Amino acid sequence: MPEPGEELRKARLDKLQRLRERGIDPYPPHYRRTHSNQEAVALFLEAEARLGAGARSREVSVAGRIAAMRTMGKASFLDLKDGSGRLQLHLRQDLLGQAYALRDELDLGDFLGARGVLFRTKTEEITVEAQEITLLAKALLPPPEKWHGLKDVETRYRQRYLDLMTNLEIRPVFQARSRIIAAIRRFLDGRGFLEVDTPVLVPVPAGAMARPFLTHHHALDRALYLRIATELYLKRLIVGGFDRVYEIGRVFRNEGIDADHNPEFTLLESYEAYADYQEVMAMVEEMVATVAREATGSDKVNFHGHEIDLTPPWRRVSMREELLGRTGIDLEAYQDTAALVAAAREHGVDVAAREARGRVIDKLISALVEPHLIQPTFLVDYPVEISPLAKAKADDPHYVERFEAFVGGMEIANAFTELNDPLVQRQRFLEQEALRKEFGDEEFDRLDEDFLTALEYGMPPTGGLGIGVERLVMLLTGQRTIRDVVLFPQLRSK
RNA sequence: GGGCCGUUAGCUCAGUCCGGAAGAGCAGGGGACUUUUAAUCCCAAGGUCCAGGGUUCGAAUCCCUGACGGCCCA
Repeated sequence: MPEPGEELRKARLDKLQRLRERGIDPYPPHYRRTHSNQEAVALFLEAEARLGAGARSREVSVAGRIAAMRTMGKASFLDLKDGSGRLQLHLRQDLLGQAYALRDELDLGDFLGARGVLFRTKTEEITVEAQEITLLAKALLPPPEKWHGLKDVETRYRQRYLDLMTNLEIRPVFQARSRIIAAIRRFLDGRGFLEVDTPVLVPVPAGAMARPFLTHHHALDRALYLRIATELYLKRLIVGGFDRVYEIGRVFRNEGIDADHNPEFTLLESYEAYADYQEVMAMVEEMVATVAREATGSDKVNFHGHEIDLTPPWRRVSMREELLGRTGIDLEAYQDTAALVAAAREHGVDVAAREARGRVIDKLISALVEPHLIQPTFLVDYPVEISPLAKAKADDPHYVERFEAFVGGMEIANAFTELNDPLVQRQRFLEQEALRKEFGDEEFDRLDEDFLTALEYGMPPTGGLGIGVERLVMLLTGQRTIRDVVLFPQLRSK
């Protein structure tokens, strides 16, 4: 008894065998193609413009995957897809002779090369009249259905190559992702920032509020973590005298998986000596608008029915004021955590009875404010409890010089004037460690002794920034979930 | 974490409400066909109905548990 579906593979294996018996290599090492499908079409249009109706181009060699076959006995039409697009081939027995028999051993999904001249069929389709065809790679498994494509979302993510070969409309999203990252690099490079790489495997997973992944180094016989941020290493470089640095790197956070969260994601962080958060704010709005223009051609984007204008300047409002305006909750009136928890629950925000004040504020913003911030908005000046690495405001030590940027109801940037007082920084870390123990919440930040040592050597006033690259890509490509901007999103293993 | 929905042929989906011989299209196999466009026509084949348990004379269908996925809530 064959496995279900095995007979489909068996039929292709039989063809493979027959090809080999005829002396045909089903996986030749090379094929010299002269034109992509798109280039071939352009070549024909040029010839047609010159010669008029009934024109034929000069000979080309094209190659691609067989996407469709329409056979009528002694002649066949094949659709050949390459990275540039689709092109029709016409195979005729009287032109190909013995070679026409190769068609019987071809399947959808095989790669094929063809040499011939281009013409226009009576149904107006630009087509290669094949003089010679060459099998380039035999496929043993059938591609997804040609008309409906691959719909099953689970298979689309687990076997992204099937999604990409079938659902051509997703390709522009990933191409845009690449352009967006390239545009970020150009923008920062143009401003004198140095791109650097800092460790992924770290002894202390500090620099953000997140639970880390733990691993083990055998030769050293010690625990190492995957980084949750690049922040503390980049600031060491500021200490070292690189005044403008950035990193676009993967960070890892051991949390749930949903439409907005993948356990590994790409984070841009930049640090600029002698800048403060106001200057960083100006850079963020400039950068996002520039990147949008370069990657999509416009600094206006349509995001799920909202026309969003990214042109600077963006609205600036204090976090306290915006929360008050949206909910009537004035943080100043709720110094007592229990009272704030009660107020949050009245607004339908689910918070544990025993929860740190800063976490409650965080949840209030996420639940009640963030979804409404569609047009670009900077929320400015955050409570110190949830900002252990940011410098306090000179006139009010309960708040720090920090902002987050929101667009399309998503947080896309987080930035602050960096705390560079080593003694205060140690105090903040200790508070975080205490909160982690008190609330048993693994997401509080960790004390990094080596980083404190670096600060003691002196760090200049510095403005720092973090941008979630996937969020930005979602915004600029109109995708609803992070899974649609990450090629291989994390899923449970089956 | 909670609620709801889904999982049937390689792919896209019916069938489930109301239990009674597992279906269609595409793909694949055989045949016809030298300008097709989801080509067309004829023939034959293809199933762990997600997994396990239960109810029943009888379960894809009803009940329970679990896996995976999606959406919503938190």
